[in-house]
Amino acid sequence: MQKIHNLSKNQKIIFDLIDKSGGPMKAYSILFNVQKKGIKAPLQVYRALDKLVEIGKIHKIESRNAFIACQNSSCQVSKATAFSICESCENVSEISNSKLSKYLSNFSDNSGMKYSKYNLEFFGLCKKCKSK
Amino acid sequence: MQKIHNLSKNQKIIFDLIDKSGGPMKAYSILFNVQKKGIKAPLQVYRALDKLVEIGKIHKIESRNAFIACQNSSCQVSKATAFSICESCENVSEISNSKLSKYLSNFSDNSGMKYSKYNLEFFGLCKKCKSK
DNA sequence: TAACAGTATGTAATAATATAACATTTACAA
DNA sequence: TTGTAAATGTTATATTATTACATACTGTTA
Repeated sequence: MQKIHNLSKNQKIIFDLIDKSGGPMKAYSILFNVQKKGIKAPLQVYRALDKLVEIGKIHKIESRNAFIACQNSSCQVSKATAFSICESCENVSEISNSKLSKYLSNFSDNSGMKYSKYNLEFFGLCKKCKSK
Repeated sequence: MQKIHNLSKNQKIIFDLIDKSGGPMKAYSILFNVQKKGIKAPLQVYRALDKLVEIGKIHKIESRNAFIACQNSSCQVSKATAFSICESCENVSEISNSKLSKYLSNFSDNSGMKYSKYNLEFFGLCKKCKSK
């Protein structure tokens, strides 16, 4: 059961922008794009991003300092995320592979640590860039 | 066969500092610590860090913007890295688990992408913090 | 409806992280 | 000894993110 979050005005503006872009967006590029809608300051963007990440509507691509809309309704509130990143064209997509997510969610070792969350980033060349 | 890299003066100073610290260090904290050794500017630090990452002597913890000495001679030149991060005390350690690394190195899906590299970060509470 | 609590917003300033551009020097193989 | 790649030094600046403080909105409950 996915909890329904009613997005606030700024959250909605920013989520819609990222979602429509279809790819990762950086915070200051988001800021630039929403200035015409009245969002003027970095903090307004970061606050909305924080909330959207918290509720799982977007994810942060840590190695790129960028944010992408969640494409996978089953990755509940961003506790288990995996991405593939093309090092040539910087295309990013979310991997939804149930074997992989099961394997990682159940992973444990002898460190005594209880893992509650993970983020995985794969790098390589996408189909297009490979054939160039 | 591990290639031997002779570290330059700055690279050695910075690697030794990170290695001795035993944990992740941030770039500007490194800078502060090596100023007495004549390294005065951020760029000198970042250049050494870039090189050390490239040759696999250190890894970047992406979610923390921090750098840690490689504790695992088998993770050749940082192509396959996994870390566990305590969200309470921020302790970080490198996971060396051959099953995990085999599983991830061999991972492929139907995206047509060839993965040549990955970075995985697990989050949770370490033994100490769990028992508080 | 009034009072309250929690969430969201607005604004300015600043902190923290990282790179560009350019000049010079060192290491070392041809 | 000369050519070349790597490393260094320095200044300035770009990029990413947070602190601090004031105000407003939303929904609950007394």
